[in-house]
Amino acid sequence: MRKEGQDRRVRKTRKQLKDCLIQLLKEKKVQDITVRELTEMADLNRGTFYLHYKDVFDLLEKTEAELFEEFNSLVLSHDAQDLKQRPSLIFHEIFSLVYENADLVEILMGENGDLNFINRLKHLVREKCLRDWMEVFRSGDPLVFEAYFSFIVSGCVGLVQYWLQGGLKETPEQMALLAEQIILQGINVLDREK
Amino acid sequence: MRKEGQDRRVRKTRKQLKDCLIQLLKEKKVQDITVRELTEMADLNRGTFYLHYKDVFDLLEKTEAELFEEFNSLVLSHDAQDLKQRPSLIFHEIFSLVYENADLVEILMGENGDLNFINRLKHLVREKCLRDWMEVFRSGDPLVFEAYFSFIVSGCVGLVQYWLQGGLKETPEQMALLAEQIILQGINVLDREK
DNA sequence: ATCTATTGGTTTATTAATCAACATTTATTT
DNA sequence: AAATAAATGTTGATTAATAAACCAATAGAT
Repeated sequence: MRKEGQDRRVRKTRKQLKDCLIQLLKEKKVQDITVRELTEMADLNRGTFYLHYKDVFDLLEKTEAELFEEFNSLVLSHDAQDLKQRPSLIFHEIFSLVYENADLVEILMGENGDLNFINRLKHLVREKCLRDWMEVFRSGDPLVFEAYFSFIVSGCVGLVQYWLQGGLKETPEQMALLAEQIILQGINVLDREK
Repeated sequence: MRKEGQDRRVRKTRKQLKDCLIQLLKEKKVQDITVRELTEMADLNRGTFYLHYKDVFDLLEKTEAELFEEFNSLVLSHDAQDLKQRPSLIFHEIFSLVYENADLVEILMGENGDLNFINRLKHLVREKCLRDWMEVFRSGDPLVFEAYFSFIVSGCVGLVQYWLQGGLKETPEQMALLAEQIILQGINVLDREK
């Protein structure tokens, strides 16, 4: 019987199309990308594209979904206990995932990025990654806490954008430490004010 | 009817195998490379290899032949007239070709390189590239001239080896100028001594 | 010396990708 | 407005690459 995974050819074709889409998205908007130029760049027959995707939007959608799923399964691979005890670990992993997919993340979080993607990612990080850990520090007005919480999450996105714009000079580890530091310092400020 | 050129799949498969062979040759000798590791690295089914090549040696042989053919057709694209009038041009093109195939050239001219390849290349450069140009400067004892000629050709190979070992710091253009300079200075020395 | 694992070749049915046609639709130019 | 060009989907026949078997020949380890 066949292996459960995809056929090599399918895997390669899709990766090729995905990579070239990202390349093209650096230069122009999705709506300006033709299937022809995409397949020419990918060195694939144009017909092959339609064996996998409806159109360029469909390809982008699936590319995003794939990346999101990576973030999702990464976060879900740690339980609440894990998060509370070793917050730096998951931070490191998340920044590493950003680093590995810098091209795509830069597009999705850049100028003409996809706010929907950013929001989904923020929600994921907020609920499945930060919340359990932050509960440890919860104190004072719950509403203030939630607001600060929102601040933190968006702040992390901003941090990633800064990182990408700066050309990824820092390592994922450095970024993880930086994020943690900023968050914890913020909590200290909150604590002092209460 | 089909296009005259190769099928895309064929082209890609062969390129993939060729590229991976070069990668592996950086680490180990040909005889230590298995078809299995090659195809695993190339992400191709092992059986696919045998659709194109007899064994790893065969692949290397054809890879060399392909590169040599590139040098050959490059040199042959210029006629004697051309060479005499614009020697710097062909030099530039040759060094550019080395630059583009630095990985492979480094293997063929490196530690456990292929002397046969080097000799064929030397013969090509000597007869089809340098001779016509050098005839302009011919003078004195013909035997001395031929000896110096041999010296020049080997010197060029040495120059390429130096370039590769140094990590290709110089541009092909700089190398072309350098080679030309060395050769012409050498001729001046020869002239002075006659 | 025997067992175990690795590599080498080869084979078969299966299928993904290819090419080159289509007919349409959508832009762009005249 | 008409003509020209470019991009879109779709189709069908062809074939290269695939997976997963083989079995033989060699190592390497026990």
